[in-house]
Amino acid sequence: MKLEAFFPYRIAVTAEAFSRQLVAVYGRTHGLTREEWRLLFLLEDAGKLDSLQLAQRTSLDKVQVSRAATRLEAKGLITRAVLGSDRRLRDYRITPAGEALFARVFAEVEARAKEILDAMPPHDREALTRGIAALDRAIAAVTDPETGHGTSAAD
Amino acid sequence: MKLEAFFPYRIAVTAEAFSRQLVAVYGRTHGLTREEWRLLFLLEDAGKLDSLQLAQRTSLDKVQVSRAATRLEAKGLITRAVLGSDRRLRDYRITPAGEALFARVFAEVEARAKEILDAMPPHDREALTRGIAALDRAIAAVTDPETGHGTSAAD
DNA sequence: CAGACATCGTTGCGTTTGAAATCAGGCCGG
DNA sequence: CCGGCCTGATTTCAAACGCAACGATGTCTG
Repeated sequence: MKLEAFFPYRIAVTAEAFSRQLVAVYGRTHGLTREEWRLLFLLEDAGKLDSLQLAQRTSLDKVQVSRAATRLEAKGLITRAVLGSDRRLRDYRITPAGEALFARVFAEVEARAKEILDAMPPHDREALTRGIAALDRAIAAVTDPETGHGTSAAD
Repeated sequence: MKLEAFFPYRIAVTAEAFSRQLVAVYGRTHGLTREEWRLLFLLEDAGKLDSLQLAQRTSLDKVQVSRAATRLEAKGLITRAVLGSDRRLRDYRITPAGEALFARVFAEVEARAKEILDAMPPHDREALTRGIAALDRAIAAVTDPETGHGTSAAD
């Protein structure tokens, strides 16, 4: 069998290539790692989050969150404080500087993504959306016949 | 914007989850890294390859190939020799042991992939195949309006 | 109320990774 | 044939990671 024809290979390679295009924007150009980018993204949307909410909404594990948060805090993009109600948890907030950076980077990332997706025939684009959603469901169904959560984390 | 709704995030997460299912087979169960798996895959198909051919057929960079090959050689799964005609290049060959291992692992990986893909409605599966192919073309078109190669590397 | 047990976040440590430097071989103009 | 210059493979170095251990906190049960 040819490697190039093996479907799992194809999807992995293509997804990686797509991801790389966006990493080039937020990473190379703005110095954010993928985890930092995702964390900022979540916080921009929510304003503030405690670690439980955060864990539910990312596929990042505790160590990744901890380290990414340390770096973001050092850069002044987020704030981290112990949560009063349960001192094991943390209360994450995005700072104005973080919001400003995110706004800029997001615009660029979205533009890049749109540029690529717009190069696809509309029908194919719909097919991709549909196919990805179905694959996500299939993985969830096969790995865990009840919980229903797909694994999760991305760009 | 919600991170979970951002399409680039969705595709990256889903592709990663799918890949993880297969890595669990060849990696956790058989001790191969992704690069080693891909190299073996290529060599199983081709029997032998020199580094130029290999470079054309993978998205692995030189460093990854070099390291994966070192490990595979140490395990006795492939052979590596300087190529007589151009001593900068290497001549990679799969050993009988490598073929035997690959045959076993491939069967398992394929079965796992099939299990997941079979959990998708046929129409969605076609949509996914079509969408991925189109995305690959779009990336190639946008990043490099002529060469035509998508970036590449996968499971 | 005390101790066992569970949950989080962080830290240490060995490994992996990626980018740049280095090494080795080949090519070409003089 | 000799020196630059190119290409390919490997090594090096620092950053990032994964996993297991740890410390701190909460909870539950007797």
